[in-house]
Amino acid sequence: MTHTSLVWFRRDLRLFDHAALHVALTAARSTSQAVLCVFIFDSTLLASLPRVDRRVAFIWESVRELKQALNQVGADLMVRHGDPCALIPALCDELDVATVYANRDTEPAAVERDGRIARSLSALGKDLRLFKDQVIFERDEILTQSGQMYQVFTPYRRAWLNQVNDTVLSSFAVAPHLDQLEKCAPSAMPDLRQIGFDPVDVDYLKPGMSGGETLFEDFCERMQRYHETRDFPAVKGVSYLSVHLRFGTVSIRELARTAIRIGGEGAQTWLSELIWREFYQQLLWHRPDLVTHTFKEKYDAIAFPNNRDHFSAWCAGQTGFPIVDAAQRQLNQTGFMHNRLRMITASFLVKDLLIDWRWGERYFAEKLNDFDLASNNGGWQWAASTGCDAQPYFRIFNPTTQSIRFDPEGQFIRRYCPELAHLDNRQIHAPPLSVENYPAPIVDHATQRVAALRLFKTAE
DNA sequence: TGAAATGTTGGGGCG
DNA sequence: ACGCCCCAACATTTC
Repeated sequence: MTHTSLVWFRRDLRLFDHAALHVALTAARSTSQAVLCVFIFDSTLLASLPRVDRRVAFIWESVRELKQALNQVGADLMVRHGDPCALIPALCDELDVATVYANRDTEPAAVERDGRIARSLSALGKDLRLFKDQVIFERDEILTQSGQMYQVFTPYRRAWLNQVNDTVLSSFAVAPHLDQLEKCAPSAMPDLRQIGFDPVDVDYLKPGMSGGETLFEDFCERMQRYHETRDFPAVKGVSYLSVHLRFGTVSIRELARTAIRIGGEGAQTWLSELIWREFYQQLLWHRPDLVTHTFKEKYDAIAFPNNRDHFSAWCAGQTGFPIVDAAQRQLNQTGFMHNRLRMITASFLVKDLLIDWRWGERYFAEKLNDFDLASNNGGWQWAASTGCDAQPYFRIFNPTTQSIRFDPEGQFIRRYCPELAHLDNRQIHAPPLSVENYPAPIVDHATQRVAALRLFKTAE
């Protein structure tokens, strides 16, 4: 009797350069097995989400495209809704699957889940095999000379660049082996309502591997200018690929290869951002406690005042600081926020409103299309000065200065704060108090800055 | 991947 | 001509 193998798609929703799929297909060729594919909408994760969720819609569209692509080669993607800890072992039992292939997810909860499933499968005499796919280097592949985790980004980056080579950048070929997929008629796929969600427009995010390809092609033409355009939210300077990296509708190897091939200051700066992503992923793998604790333990003791009214105003984009409000409103309306604005609003929440960075982290986790635990936690701890290689606590952004510097014409502010649109370029960054329908600043920056310095000093 | 406070310098007004 | 002050511009220090 020939056992089947199963490829479990998770955050790798593409049919090219796919580590687990490549290994499963090539292994199947030498043993003349058939390969099945499955995606599971994890009910344990989806249960806590609101009925309207752009990320679920993005995933749904991407899964649909993946399924169609498999259908086109005579195969299929089984799409289920439930708890993978129960479903995967049950599927393997039912379909006589001997080996499950999946790509590794190093988030603490995913590590725990995969460990449970591996044990369940093992008890049935079956295997779960995990492969590195979503990063170039993971876990402890980049360490200092003394075998320690890097504590500073710059030397980590240097080591990463020293270690990168054609082998780790090469694609996992899928297309030549597709005939190993089990031939089967297309099955039904649950629609969004059946898994508990209302439809929402995500076309503007260009979901799926086709969308990822479109966005990447567009960015390739702008990559050389990335270093001088990336900090201006009103300018189309960044790649907009983060959501695609999150769900694996693009290949990190292809992205890194292209950046290295193109070269120059723009491509190098962008590559550094990809390396930041890996820095934070390996950091969280080494330190899963960062989900709830500060990297610099002394700052866990800070007693933030946590004014709830100020937090609500920050969430809603009603702080009276135009650049902060425009950024928060963009997040609420689209699920996207420019990286420069993430730094500004994060600094404002922590250092001006004196609110625990975890509150902001949680809000971003709910709202960001590209939410990734490692990057979000790393970014917040960086801005809050509590993190690994974080900015020092006394480096406090002046929201008005940042606004003048990075949105000089007020274009971005005008787009999301229409009640300020009539103000001139000088007034728009700090409006007069008389503007209709726009709140007065809820705090005084100079005062709060001093208070933040005092608060952090208590923990020194 | 800051900003504010403080220190220094040098040009110009003015007695 | 000279000293003095003001203060902008720039540099350094501090948080």
